[in-house]
Amino acid sequence: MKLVNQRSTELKVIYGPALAVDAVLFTIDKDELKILLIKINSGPYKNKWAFPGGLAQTKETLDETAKRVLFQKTNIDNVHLEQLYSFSDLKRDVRGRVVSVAYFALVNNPYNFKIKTTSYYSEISWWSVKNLPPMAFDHQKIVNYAFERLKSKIEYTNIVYSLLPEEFTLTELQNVYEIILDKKLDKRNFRKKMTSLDLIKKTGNKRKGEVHRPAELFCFNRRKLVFL
Amino acid sequence: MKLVNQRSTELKVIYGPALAVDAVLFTIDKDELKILLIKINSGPYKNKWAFPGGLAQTKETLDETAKRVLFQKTNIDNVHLEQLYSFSDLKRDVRGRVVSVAYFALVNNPYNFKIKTTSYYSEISWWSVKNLPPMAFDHQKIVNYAFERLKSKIEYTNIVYSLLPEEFTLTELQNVYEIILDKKLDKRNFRKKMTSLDLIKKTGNKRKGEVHRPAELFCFNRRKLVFL
DNA sequence: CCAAAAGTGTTTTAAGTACACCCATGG
DNA sequence: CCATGGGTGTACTTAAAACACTTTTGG
Repeated sequence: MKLVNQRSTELKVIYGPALAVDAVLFTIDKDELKILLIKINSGPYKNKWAFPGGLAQTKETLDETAKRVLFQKTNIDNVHLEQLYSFSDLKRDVRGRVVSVAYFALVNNPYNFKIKTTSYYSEISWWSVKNLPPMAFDHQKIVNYAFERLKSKIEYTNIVYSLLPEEFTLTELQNVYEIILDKKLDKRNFRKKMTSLDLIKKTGNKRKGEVHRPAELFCFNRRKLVFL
Repeated sequence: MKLVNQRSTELKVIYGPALAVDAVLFTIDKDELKILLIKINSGPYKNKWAFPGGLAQTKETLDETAKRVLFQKTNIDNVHLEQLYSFSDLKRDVRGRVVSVAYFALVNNPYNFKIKTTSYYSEISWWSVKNLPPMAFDHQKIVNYAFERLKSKIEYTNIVYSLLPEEFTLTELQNVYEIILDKKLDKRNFRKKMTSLDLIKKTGNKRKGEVHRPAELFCFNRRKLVFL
């Protein structure tokens, strides 16, 4: 492809990096924060794990690229995807010069995805962020960045809605916060805060059938990103 | 240039967007927050104004690209440059498909830059963010984003150090905050807060020669980014 | 002695933290 | 009736906000 020097009127042929998107997909499963990784089974990154990703195409925005690669590789659709940062270390991909725009997304577990296997990708699985396998490219760096963003973002937005089902108990909500922040929170203070913010409301239903007092069920007022 | 499908071992020739960097440079001048713009004098964006920017080269990181294009276009060097966001609207540059990674930077005014004029760029000047000229590309969108980032970042970091000389009075520091936030701050509360944070210290010198009580001069403990 | 900006403390309000017991259910 | 997690309120601490007068200098 000829890249044109777009910033002048003379068309000079120049060379530039390729542009890719990687999607860091988080979920909570069995009281652990996990990310979705795909195992690479050939080439220089053989037996290393990577995020679902792919090259940006000309006729799509990066948001669309992120959505597309996630869907193509995992069948996952309709999730909140958010741009994180662009990574451009010279050696991040030893096979060639690729700049990657990282995105992150959150899904409610268990998510019914199907891996589309190829000769290049075979295995796909969720990994606890506390116990990650050997990562391809600079993906360890990207996951660290994504994890920090997630931790700070749950403090001033409602994004955890994506990690929860439609209805949930306050204890379940608190668990999500505790798992992400990796620390215990005070039950009374947590409930006071959550009910004072205008993010959730009672559905009137209760979680019954367990060997203790039934819990009130709540839902988010809006299932889209809200800042406090 | 042939772009290779970097995410597989088979080398497929694909086409992707070109990658550029744009730098939003802020300063404070005459009690106004200003940004540096260059006037385009030919092509579809003739008579519109744009940030210093340029295409990313293969053998440099985006941070290096940002530093380079800023230096090449303005001779400005050694400023704090920080990645903002990647902009990828399909129609952001009508001449072709270019994704731009925006950076922002802050300089202490007056900065002694020299524009390097070409047939494409001629005029360069500072514009108040409250009164911007017609902007090229999607640069109006980028400046809005950068401005929001700046406003929030001065609340939890020391970045304003780049907008101030080595030594400054607390009133001068407060002015910087008031101009960026576009609101008056309480003098006593501001000073209490600033002196309680461990960001600045007295130099022992005073600003003399003015028709009022001389002001204590302060400097930042560290002239690099610190989070609170 | 006047004008101009520098400098300085206290009170009030809001938000966050710490902390312990009773409740409703299923088995 | 017992084990289990659900649900609740008050006191303390810390940070932010409101607010007005005295000081030092040059002219």
